[in-house]
Amino acid sequence: MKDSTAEKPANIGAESRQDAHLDRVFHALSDPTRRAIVQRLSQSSGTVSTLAEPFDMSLNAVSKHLKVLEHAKLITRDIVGRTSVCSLNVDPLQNATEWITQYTQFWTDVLDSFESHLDTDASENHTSIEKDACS
Amino acid sequence: MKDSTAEKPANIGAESRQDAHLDRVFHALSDPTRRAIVQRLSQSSGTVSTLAEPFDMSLNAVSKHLKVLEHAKLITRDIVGRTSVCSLNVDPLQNATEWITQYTQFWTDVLDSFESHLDTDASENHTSIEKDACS
DNA sequence: GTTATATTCAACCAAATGGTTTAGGGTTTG
DNA sequence: CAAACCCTAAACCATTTGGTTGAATATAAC
Repeated sequence: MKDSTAEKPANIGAESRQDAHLDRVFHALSDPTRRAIVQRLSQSSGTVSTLAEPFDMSLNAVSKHLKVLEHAKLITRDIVGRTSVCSLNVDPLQNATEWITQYTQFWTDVLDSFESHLDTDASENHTSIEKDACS
Repeated sequence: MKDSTAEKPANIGAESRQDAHLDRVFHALSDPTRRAIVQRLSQSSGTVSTLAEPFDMSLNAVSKHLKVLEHAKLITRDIVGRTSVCSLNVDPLQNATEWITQYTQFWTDVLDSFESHLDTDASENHTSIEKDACS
Protein backbone atom coordinates (compact mmCIF):
# COMPACT_ATOMS: atom_id res chain seq x y z
CA MET A 1 0.00 0.00 0.00
CA LYS A 2 3.03 2.21 -0.07
CA ASP A 3 6.14 2.46 -2.16
CA SER A 4 7.85 -0.83 -2.65
CA THR A 5 10.55 0.01 -5.16
CA ALA A 6 11.94 3.35 -3.98
CA GLU A 7 12.64 2.30 -0.39
CA LYS A 8 15.89 0.45 -0.18
CA PRO A 9 16.09 -1.98 2.71
CA ALA A 10 19.25 -0.15 3.62
CA ASN A 11 21.80 -1.15 6.14
CA ILE A 12 20.15 -0.14 9.33
CA GLY A 13 22.41 2.46 10.84
CA ALA A 14 22.80 4.41 7.63
CA GLU A 15 20.63 7.49 7.90
CA SER A 16 18.87 9.15 5.00
CA ARG A 17 18.14 12.84 4.65
CA GLN A 18 14.50 12.21 5.34
CA ASP A 19 15.39 10.36 8.51
CA ALA A 20 17.64 13.13 9.70
CA HIS A 21 14.83 15.60 9.19
CA LEU A 22 12.43 13.43 11.15
CA ASP A 23 15.04 13.31 13.89
CA ARG A 24 14.97 17.08 14.11
CA VAL A 25 11.20 17.37 13.91
CA PHE A 26 10.52 14.83 16.63
CA HIS A 27 13.30 16.23 18.75
CA ALA A 28 11.87 19.72 18.34
CA LEU A 29 8.48 18.48 19.49
CA SER A 30 9.92 16.65 22.48
CA ASP A 31 10.24 19.83 24.53
CA PRO A 32 7.18 21.35 26.25
CA THR A 33 8.35 24.90 25.67
CA ARG A 34 8.75 24.30 21.98
CA ARG A 35 5.40 22.55 21.74
CA ALA A 36 3.81 25.51 23.48
CA ILE A 37 5.44 27.79 20.93
CA VAL A 38 4.07 25.70 18.08
CA GLN A 39 0.69 25.84 19.75
CA ARG A 40 0.94 29.57 20.09
CA LEU A 41 2.09 30.03 16.52
CA SER A 42 -0.79 27.97 15.21
CA GLN A 43 -3.03 30.88 16.15
CA SER A 44 -0.94 33.76 14.85
CA SER A 45 2.57 34.69 13.93
CA GLY A 46 4.66 36.44 16.54
CA THR A 47 7.93 38.17 17.21
CA VAL A 48 10.60 36.60 19.35
CA SER A 49 9.88 38.75 22.38
CA THR A 50 6.15 38.19 22.00
CA LEU A 51 6.71 34.47 21.93
CA ALA A 52 9.12 34.59 24.85
CA GLU A 53 6.86 36.64 27.08
CA PRO A 54 4.73 33.82 28.59
CA PHE A 55 7.73 31.75 29.64
CA ASP A 56 9.66 31.92 32.85
CA MET A 57 13.04 31.90 31.19
CA SER A 58 15.43 34.28 29.51
CA LEU A 59 14.80 35.64 26.05
CA ASN A 60 17.97 33.94 24.90
CA ALA A 61 16.66 30.57 25.94
CA VAL A 62 13.54 31.08 23.84
CA SER A 63 15.69 32.32 20.98
CA LYS A 64 17.53 29.02 21.10
CA HIS A 65 14.29 27.08 21.13
CA LEU A 66 13.20 29.01 18.07
CA LYS A 67 16.43 28.11 16.37
CA VAL A 68 15.74 24.45 17.03
CA LEU A 69 12.26 24.82 15.56
CA GLU A 70 13.67 26.68 12.59
CA HIS A 71 16.31 24.05 11.98
CA ALA A 72 13.50 21.48 11.90
CA LYS A 73 11.74 23.74 9.39
CA LEU A 74 8.78 23.99 11.73
CA ILE A 75 8.93 27.75 11.65
CA THR A 76 9.99 30.36 9.13
CA ARG A 77 11.24 33.82 9.95
CA ASP A 78 10.36 37.12 8.38
CA ILE A 79 12.65 39.93 9.43
CA VAL A 80 10.73 43.17 9.54
CA GLY A 81 12.67 46.13 10.82
CA ARG A 82 14.45 45.16 13.97
CA THR A 83 12.00 42.37 14.77
CA SER A 84 11.92 38.79 13.59
CA VAL A 85 8.42 37.49 12.96
CA CYS A 86 8.05 33.74 13.28
CA SER A 87 5.41 31.74 11.46
CA LEU A 88 4.46 28.11 11.69
CA ASN A 89 5.12 25.77 8.81
CA VAL A 90 2.96 22.68 9.01
CA ASP A 91 4.77 20.60 6.38
CA PRO A 92 7.10 18.81 8.82
CA LEU A 93 4.19 18.22 11.17
CA GLN A 94 2.41 16.43 8.37
CA ASN A 95 5.53 14.43 7.60
CA ALA A 96 5.64 13.38 11.22
CA THR A 97 2.00 12.31 11.30
CA GLU A 98 2.49 10.44 8.06
CA TRP A 99 5.35 8.52 9.57
CA ILE A 100 3.36 7.65 12.67
CA THR A 101 0.08 6.77 11.03
CA GLN A 102 1.97 4.40 8.79
CA TYR A 103 2.04 2.13 11.83
CA THR A 104 -0.95 3.13 13.88
CA GLN A 105 -3.27 3.00 10.91
CA PHE A 106 -2.05 -0.47 10.06
CA TRP A 107 -2.87 -1.74 13.48
CA THR A 108 -6.19 -0.03 13.90
CA ASP A 109 -7.18 -1.53 10.56
CA VAL A 110 -6.01 -4.98 11.54
CA LEU A 111 -7.68 -4.81 14.91
CA ASP A 112 -10.88 -3.42 13.48
CA SER A 113 -11.19 -6.31 11.08
CA PHE A 114 -10.17 -8.66 13.85
CA GLU A 115 -12.84 -7.38 16.19
CA SER A 116 -15.51 -7.34 13.54
CA HIS A 117 -14.54 -10.90 12.80
CA LEU A 118 -15.34 -12.22 16.26
CA ASP A 119 -17.71 -9.44 17.09
CA THR A 120 -18.93 -10.76 20.39
CA ASP A 121 -15.68 -11.22 22.26
CA ALA A 122 -14.60 -8.68 24.82
CA SER A 123 -10.91 -7.97 24.29
CA GLU A 124 -9.62 -6.22 27.36
CA ASN A 125 -6.52 -4.77 25.76
CA HIS A 126 -6.74 -4.34 22.04
CA THR A 127 -3.80 -2.03 21.61
CA SER A 128 -0.89 -4.12 22.81
CA ILE A 129 0.33 -6.40 20.10
CA GLU A 130 1.44 -9.94 20.76
CA LYS A 131 1.08 -11.70 17.40
CA ASP A 132 3.72 -14.26 16.51
CA ALA A 133 6.66 -13.58 18.74
CA CYS A 134 10.05 -14.22 17.16
CA SER A 135 9.12 -16.68 14.47
CA MET B 1 -15.04 14.83 20.56
CA LYS B 2 -12.48 15.35 23.25
CA ASP B 3 -12.47 17.00 26.62
CA SER B 4 -13.15 20.70 26.48
CA THR B 5 -13.67 21.52 30.13
CA ALA B 6 -10.78 19.58 31.63
CA GLU B 7 -8.11 21.51 29.77
CA LYS B 8 -6.90 24.37 31.89
CA PRO B 9 -5.05 27.21 30.13
CA ALA B 10 -2.31 26.66 32.67
CA ASN B 11 0.66 28.83 33.45
CA ILE B 12 3.09 28.15 30.69
CA GLY B 13 6.09 26.51 32.26
CA ALA B 14 4.06 24.26 34.49
CA GLU B 15 4.04 20.81 32.95
CA SER B 16 1.17 18.39 33.18
CA ARG B 17 1.47 14.61 33.27
CA GLN B 18 0.14 14.46 29.74
CA ASP B 19 2.81 16.87 28.61
CA ALA B 20 5.55 14.90 30.29
CA HIS B 21 4.36 11.81 28.51
CA LEU B 22 4.36 13.59 25.16
CA ASP B 23 7.91 14.67 25.95
CA ARG B 24 8.94 11.06 26.29
CA VAL B 25 7.03 9.87 23.24
CA PHE B 26 8.43 12.52 20.92
CA HIS B 27 11.88 12.10 22.36
CA ALA B 28 11.66 8.35 21.84
CA LEU B 29 10.74 8.91 18.21
CA SER B 30 13.53 11.42 17.64
CA ASP B 31 16.16 8.70 17.27
CA PRO B 32 16.51 6.76 14.02
CA THR B 33 17.41 3.52 15.78
CA ARG B 34 14.32 3.71 17.94
CA ARG B 35 12.12 4.58 14.98
CA ALA B 36 13.53 1.58 13.14
CA ILE B 37 12.68 -0.58 16.14
CA VAL B 38 9.13 0.75 16.17
CA GLN B 39 8.96 0.04 12.47
CA ARG B 40 10.23 -3.47 13.01
CA LEU B 41 7.85 -4.10 15.89
CA SER B 42 4.90 -2.97 13.86
CA GLN B 43 5.30 -6.18 11.88
CA SER B 44 5.87 -8.63 14.69
CA SER B 45 7.00 -8.83 18.27
CA GLY B 46 10.63 -9.68 18.90
CA THR B 47 13.17 -10.51 21.55
CA VAL B 48 15.90 -8.05 22.47
CA SER B 49 18.62 -9.89 20.56
CA THR B 50 16.36 -10.28 17.56
CA LEU B 51 15.69 -6.57 17.58
CA ALA B 52 19.36 -5.73 18.12
CA GLU B 53 20.65 -7.94 15.35
CA PRO B 54 20.25 -5.51 12.40
CA PHE B 55 22.08 -2.69 14.12
CA ASP B 56 25.77 -1.99 14.12
CA MET B 57 25.97 -1.39 17.85
CA SER B 58 26.26 -3.35 21.03
CA LEU B 59 23.33 -5.24 22.47
CA ASN B 60 23.48 -3.02 25.51
CA ALA B 61 22.92 0.07 23.42
CA VAL B 62 19.79 -1.43 21.93
CA SER B 63 18.70 -2.50 25.39
CA LYS B 64 18.90 1.12 26.45
CA HIS B 65 16.91 2.23 23.43
CA LEU B 66 14.25 -0.31 24.33
CA LYS B 67 14.14 1.09 27.83
CA VAL B 68 13.50 4.54 26.40
CA LEU B 69 10.68 3.17 24.27
CA GLU B 70 9.30 1.29 27.24
CA HIS B 71 9.40 4.37 29.44
CA ALA B 72 7.40 6.18 26.77
CA LYS B 73 4.97 3.25 26.88
CA LEU B 74 5.59 2.63 23.21
CA ILE B 75 6.49 -0.98 23.88
CA THR B 76 5.50 -3.56 26.43
CA ARG B 77 7.61 -6.50 27.52
CA ASP B 78 6.66 -10.09 28.06
CA ILE B 79 9.31 -12.11 29.82
CA VAL B 80 9.26 -15.67 28.61
CA GLY B 81 11.98 -17.87 29.99
CA ARG B 82 15.26 -16.06 29.70
CA THR B 83 14.07 -13.91 26.82
CA SER B 84 12.19 -10.64 26.89
CA VAL B 85 9.66 -10.28 24.09
CA CYS B 86 8.86 -6.71 23.11
CA SER B 87 5.58 -5.64 21.55
CA LEU B 88 4.46 -2.34 20.14
CA ASN B 89 1.77 -0.32 21.86
CA VAL B 90 0.19 2.17 19.50
CA ASP B 91 -1.66 4.24 22.11
CA PRO B 92 1.11 6.84 22.59
CA LEU B 93 1.56 7.05 18.83
CA GLN B 94 -2.07 7.98 18.53
CA ASN B 95 -1.71 10.53 21.31
CA ALA B 96 1.17 12.05 19.39
CA THR B 97 -0.75 12.24 16.13
CA GLU B 98 -3.71 13.72 17.96
CA TRP B 99 -1.52 16.46 19.35
CA ILE B 100 -0.05 17.23 15.95
CA THR B 101 -3.23 17.09 13.89
CA GLN B 102 -4.76 19.51 16.35
CA TYR B 103 -2.68 22.12 14.54
CA THR B 104 -2.14 20.74 11.07
CA GLN B 105 -5.82 19.92 10.65
CA PHE B 106 -6.76 23.43 11.69
CA TRP B 107 -4.60 24.94 9.02
CA THR B 108 -5.48 22.58 6.24
CA ASP B 109 -9.13 23.33 7.02
CA VAL B 110 -8.55 27.05 7.06
CA LEU B 111 -6.56 26.98 3.87
CA ASP B 112 -9.00 24.71 2.15
CA SER B 113 -11.86 27.07 2.80
CA PHE B 114 -9.62 29.96 1.92
CA GLU B 115 -8.70 28.45 -1.40
CA SER B 116 -12.22 27.43 -2.21
CA HIS B 117 -13.24 30.97 -1.43
CA LEU B 118 -11.12 32.52 -4.14
CA ASP B 119 -10.94 29.38 -6.16
CA THR B 120 -9.10 30.76 -9.14
CA ASP B 121 -6.01 32.21 -7.50
CA ALA B 122 -2.75 30.33 -7.57
CA SER B 123 -1.16 30.58 -4.14
CA GLU B 124 2.46 29.62 -4.51
CA ASN B 125 3.08 28.74 -0.89
CA HIS B 126 0.03 27.66 1.03
CA THR B 127 1.77 26.04 3.97
CA SER B 128 3.70 28.90 5.51
CA ILE B 129 1.49 31.01 7.67
CA GLU B 130 1.73 34.73 7.79
CA LYS B 131 -1.70 35.88 9.00
CA ASP B 132 -1.77 38.88 11.33
CA ALA B 133 1.71 39.20 12.71
CA CYS B 134 1.88 40.29 16.36
CA SER B 135 -1.48 41.96 16.70
C1' DG C 1 24.28 61.38 17.24
C1' DT C 2 22.74 59.22 21.15
C1' DT C 3 19.85 56.22 23.36
C1' DA C 4 16.59 52.59 23.71
C1' DT C 5 14.76 48.30 21.64
C1' DA C 6 15.00 43.66 19.41
C1' DT C 7 17.64 39.96 18.59
C1' DT C 8 21.65 37.15 18.02
C1' DC C 9 26.33 35.45 19.26
C1' DA C 10 29.72 33.51 22.44
C1' DA C 11 31.25 31.53 26.47
C1' DC C 12 30.06 28.89 30.18
C1' DC C 13 27.65 25.29 33.05
C1' DA C 14 24.95 21.22 34.81
C1' DA C 15 22.42 17.57 33.28
C1' DA C 16 20.92 14.29 29.87
C1' DT C 17 21.98 11.34 25.77
C1' DG C 18 24.00 7.65 23.20
C1' DG C 19 27.48 4.88 23.06
C1' DT C 20 31.13 1.67 25.17
C1' DT C 21 32.99 -2.11 28.35
C1' DT C 22 32.78 -5.06 32.26
C1' DA C 23 30.31 -7.50 35.54
C1' DG C 24 26.25 -9.92 37.21
C1' DG C 25 21.51 -12.40 37.48
C1' DG C 26 18.44 -15.76 35.76
C1' DT C 27 17.48 -19.68 32.55
C1' DT C 28 18.24 -23.12 29.75
C1' DT C 29 21.30 -26.99 28.22
C1' DG C 30 24.90 -30.40 28.51
C1' DC D 1 26.90 -28.84 38.67
C1' DA D 2 28.86 -26.33 34.93
C1' DA D 3 28.68 -23.93 30.88
C1' DA D 4 26.39 -21.32 27.50
C1' DC D 5 22.82 -17.98 26.65
C1' DC D 6 19.73 -13.71 27.15
C1' DC D 7 19.45 -9.70 29.10
C1' DT D 8 20.11 -5.90 32.63
C1' DA D 9 23.04 -3.01 35.71
C1' DA D 10 26.83 -0.10 36.58
C1' DA D 11 30.62 2.69 35.59
C1' DC D 12 32.62 5.49 32.30
C1' DC D 13 33.15 8.75 28.26
C1' DA D 14 32.20 12.25 24.54
C1' DT D 15 28.66 14.99 22.81
C1' DT D 16 24.37 17.39 23.00
C1' DT D 17 20.91 19.86 25.41
C1' DG D 18 18.74 23.52 27.86
C1' DG D 19 19.64 27.01 30.54
C1' DT D 20 22.42 31.21 32.14
C1' DT D 21 25.00 35.80 31.58
C1' DG D 22 27.37 39.35 29.01
C1' DA D 23 28.75 41.47 24.78
C1' DA D 24 27.68 42.62 19.91
C1' DT D 25 24.73 44.00 16.00
C1' DA D 26 21.20 46.43 13.89
C1' DT D 27 17.11 49.15 13.70
C1' DA D 28 13.95 52.78 15.74
C1' DA D 29 13.14 56.78 18.23
C1' DC D 30 14.50 61.04 20.37
